[in-house]
Formats: sequence, structure tokens, C-alpha cells
Amino acid sequence: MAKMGILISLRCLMTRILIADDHQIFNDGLKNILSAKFNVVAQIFHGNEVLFAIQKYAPKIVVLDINLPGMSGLEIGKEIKKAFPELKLLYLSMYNEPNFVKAAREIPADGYMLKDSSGVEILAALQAIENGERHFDKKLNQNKPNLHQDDYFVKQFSLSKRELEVIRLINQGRSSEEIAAQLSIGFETVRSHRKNIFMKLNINKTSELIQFAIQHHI
Amino acid sequence: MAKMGILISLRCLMTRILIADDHQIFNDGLKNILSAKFNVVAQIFHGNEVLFAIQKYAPKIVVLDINLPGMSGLEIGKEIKKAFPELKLLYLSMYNEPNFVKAAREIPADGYMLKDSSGVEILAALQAIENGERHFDKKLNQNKPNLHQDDYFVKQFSLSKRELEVIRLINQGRSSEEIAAQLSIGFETVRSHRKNIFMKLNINKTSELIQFAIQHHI
DNA sequence: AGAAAAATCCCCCAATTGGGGGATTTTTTT
DNA sequence: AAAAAAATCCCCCAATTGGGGGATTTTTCT
Repeated sequence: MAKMGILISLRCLMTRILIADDHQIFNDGLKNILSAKFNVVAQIFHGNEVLFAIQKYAPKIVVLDINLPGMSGLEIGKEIKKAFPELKLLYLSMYNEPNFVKAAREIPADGYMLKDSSGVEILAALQAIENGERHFDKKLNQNKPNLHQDDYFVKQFSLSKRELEVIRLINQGRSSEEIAAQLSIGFETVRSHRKNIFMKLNINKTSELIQFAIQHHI
Repeated sequence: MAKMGILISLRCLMTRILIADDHQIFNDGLKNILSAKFNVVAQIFHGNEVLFAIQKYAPKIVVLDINLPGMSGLEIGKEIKKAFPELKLLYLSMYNEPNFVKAAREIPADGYMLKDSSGVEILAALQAIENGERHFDKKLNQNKPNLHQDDYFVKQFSLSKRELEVIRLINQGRSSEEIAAQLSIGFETVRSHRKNIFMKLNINKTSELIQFAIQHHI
């Protein structure tokens, strides 16, 4: 009984969090993890309920999936920030998509984490956000390319490091001109790399390159 | 101590389950739920580890996500059933896609549940499978001929049927001219579709379209 | 039957791509 | 130090793309 009292007091001091994710098992799993450090005041499973639930439960942070039934998480995020500018907003999505991340940044959301993250990583993100920081997943492929698998591709397809860089940028939808700017090299150089890549992979369309990149998780 | 002994005994009587899902939080949440009725002997987060883990932990049922890094869950499923025909296989996927369900049936998997299911539904599926039945999610829209996968995209992004066809062909690396030939329509029509698709998806590069298509398994 | 949505087709223009030639400099390896 | 590989840059050309206007016919829905 005394223990219960302490728990309730602690719970009152913890930051209030609302979780919105349509996958019940994930939603529950996340609640379990967050409950160690936060007070999960509500779990929502449908896009249309989010705004209402915020009014009802007054959370300080909303953890929001992007793919919600009823209404896109990105749309909801905009409305949340319009109606409750103080409210912190953390996106949790399985999609490592620059467009989504960009949209989230522009809302502006306070963070974007990938769903393959560990509980520790999510907690860290929330704690950063609680402190007023913005926190974006380190694994987001807009931040930096993954360098540890490179050797495999270098050997398997005799692609050079530079070519891998170029592939990653093409894969992110950049044009040769943008890639040139990003790498601080000339436009023609990028085109050369492009041609060499196509030759080495024996392909002749950008779409095939993207297929290749995704298939091999470059 | 006595309690512990009972727990261990119970655990030994429970059916051994292996969970393979790259989303740690989901994986953990699922383990929590299943632990009430089953003995979760291993949690796997990567496609390449599944077969090895089966040998090591000898589960009776494998719960397998379709979208795993390293190797598609459908591919893994085939190998599992080839190497361990006795092993029961339950797919758990967020995608309500006839193609996936069909592939799962053909493996043959013992079940296919959607990730937005509740813990109770998953447990029911596993208990059915444990009893030698096959169990497919009631929510699967494969039975309703009217409502197949395309409708999701039609609703979510207001893409028309024709536009989906065009997307699929672009995704296969076809040029507008080739697509026109294949669909027996004019080159300019294909370009119109292309433009409309780009507008609707708010993108402006073929590469982005491919990303979208692959990400959404169009 | 009438309105709305989808599918079809057309023109113009700037930019980019894919493919063909090169060449030079820097870095790495032998 | 010499050879090999990687990275840099340049020109030309045809084809395709992306974006801006349209328009007409067919299908679908109410």
C-alpha cells in the first residue's frame, strides 16, 4: 500500500506522454518501455482520435506514427503544432525516407526515430526532447551513409568508395548537379562516375540503379 | 524458490516459439504477450540469423515478419519449410496484400496475421496453429474480390488504377515510350499520367517514385 | 440525365540523362 | 620509382524527362 502511494507520486512527477500507433502490439510494447521513465497517459490507435485525445489527456509529448489509418501522421503533426505549439512531437516510423524526415523537420517536429530502434534509443530521444532538444535518428540515411558494408561492394562489384557515395546520393533522388554540389566536385565528374557505375553494374537506367541499391541495402 | 520451480516446469511444457522481427520494440512487445501462453525461446532481429537460430533453439513455431533486413521473410519461409517441414510458420506482416498472402499460402505457411491485430488475436492464431490448423487473419481483404491492395493506394494517395499500372511499369525500368506500347495507349498519355502521379505524390523525380513504389510494395 | 472523375491526347520548353569519345591529376599499390 | 587505379574534368549528341499550358472522350457515380 505504501509502495502504491510512492508509485502514484512518482507517476505524477513524470512527463506525460501520449502514444499514437495503430499496431496494438507495438503500441503496448512501447508503453511498457516508456513506463520506466515516463507517464503514458493515453494510447491511441487511430489518426482521427489524436487531437481529441490530446485535449483530454494533456500530454507533454506525443509519440506519433506516420502511417496511421484515417489521417496521415504528418498531417496530424501539422495540426497538433498549430493547435498546441508547446506540445513536443516525436515521430516514430519504419520508413527511412528523406521525404518523410524532411516533412517532419518542416512541421517542425521535435524528432524522428526509426521503428527498428531499441527501447534505449527511444528513451534517449524522448529525454532529449524533454530537455527541449530536437532528436533525429542517427540511422537516417539523409544524415550519413553507412560505411561498414562498403568493402563488400568494393569487392563484389569493384565499385570505388566514391562511386558508392554517388550511388547513395542518386538513390536519395539527387540529380547529378546536386550531387556535384554536395560532394564539391564538378558536374561532369559526377556524370563520369554515373557512367562508370552503370558499366560496372551492367545497367542503363537510373531506376535499375535504385533497385540495385535497395536490394543490396547500400 | 518454489514458485520459480513451478514456473520453470510450466515453461518446459509450453510450446517453444521463435520470434523474428527487426523492430525491437514490436519484437519485445510480442514476446511479452506470448509469454503468457508460450515459451519464447529466441528473438531474432535479422533475416540471416533465422535458420541458424532455429537449429540452435529448436522452436515448434516460428513467428516471422515479412519485411526483414538481409532476406525476405517469404524466402526464409521457403527455406524453413524445406529444412524443417514439421516446423509451424506464422507470418506477421503490416501489409494486407494479396500477393504476400498468396505467397505465404503457397509456401505453405500455417498462418498470416496483420500487425494491427491485438495480442488476443495473435494468441488465438498461435493456439490454432499449435493444434495443427492453419489460421489467416479475418481482416485479410483477399477474400473480397472487390477490395484488393490497390484500393489502399487509391484512398491514401488518390491514385487511379491506371496510374498504379503506370507506376508499376516505371518501377520496372520502362520508359514512357515502352509503357505506351505495353498499355496500347499514346506516349503523351503516359506522360500525362506521369505528371499527375508526380503531382499527387508530391515528388519530382523518377528515382523518388521508385523509392515510393518499393517502400510501399506497389 | 447530369456531374464528377478518369483516361485519353497534344504542344512547347528547359533540363537531365545515357552513351560516345576523350584527358589530366591524385592516390594507391607493387 | 614505376605502374595501376581512382578521381577529376571536358565536349558532343540524341533521347527522355519534368513542368507548363491545354483539350476531348469515356467511365463512374449520384
